[in-house]
Amino acid sequence: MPSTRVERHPTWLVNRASAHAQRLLADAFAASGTRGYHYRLLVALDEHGPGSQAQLGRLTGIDRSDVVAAVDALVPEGLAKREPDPADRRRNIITLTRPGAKRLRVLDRVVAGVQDELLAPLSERERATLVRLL
Amino acid sequence: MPSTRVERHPTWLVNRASAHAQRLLADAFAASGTRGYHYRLLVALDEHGPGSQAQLGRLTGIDRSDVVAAVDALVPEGLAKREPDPADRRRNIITLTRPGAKRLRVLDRVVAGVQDELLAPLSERERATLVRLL
DNA sequence: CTCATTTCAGTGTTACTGACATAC
DNA sequence: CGTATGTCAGTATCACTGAAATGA
Repeated sequence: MPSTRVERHPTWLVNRASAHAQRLLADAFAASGTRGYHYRLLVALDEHGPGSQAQLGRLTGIDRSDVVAAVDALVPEGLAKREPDPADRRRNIITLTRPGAKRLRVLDRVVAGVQDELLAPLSERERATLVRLL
Repeated sequence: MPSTRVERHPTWLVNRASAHAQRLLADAFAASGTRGYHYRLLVALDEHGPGSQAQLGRLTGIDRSDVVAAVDALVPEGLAKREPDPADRRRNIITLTRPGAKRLRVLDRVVAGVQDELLAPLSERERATLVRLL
């Protein structure tokens, strides 16, 4: 039974849980120099296929201007390709490369590990309930 | 039923919920120029009484260096007092003022409003379950 | 002309790090 | 001496804003 005002607020609890998760993830990603934006973009590319930067932004909820910087980081690493769209010369088509897909699989395992660590105190049923409520 | 990999992750869901809550709170606080750190410090002062900045930092989870800046903001507004501790000249004793307590009550109502807005889709029982799981 | 896209530059909050001087 | 405190300066991520240039 949390006694203080703050500790009773779901908002507070959600924030602390999120901060905890963020910290675990950031630490896990730090080893490979990956940031959250990179992972989210790789996932979007893997699941929705190549697309323009604006499309990626809409899919991931990342602002267009931040997509630019994230793609700027992924391309030199060879994890994604940036090519002009011949059909619409405003657009760049971003494509997941083979090394990018490979890196994504590694990161997926990292995320799964953090997931398990985070949810360790919860049973299967409780996890399902949590997901449903959120 | 979320179909994509990311949307199934509790970590992701918690983050989105947290971001949503943060945004609502920041917007609600913005009108009075309050930030999250300010609210947390006021709550700590109200519930634990006066204390040194280092103690406040430990109570709230805010870094010492960030406590400095937050107190720097609260004092000129008259919401808190900063006085040297005669018993330990390294320390400043931070005290909640009457206007500070009053402001805190206003902010509490703001937080409660955000709380309700955030949890509107959940029943009483579901809210309790969520709090318990977190 | 209007709208979409990419890009750059900048802001703000939260969180953390390192260093320093002071005092216990 | 080591440790605690307050302070300052700086970094990082995520998120957002505004503006400019280009092209549909």
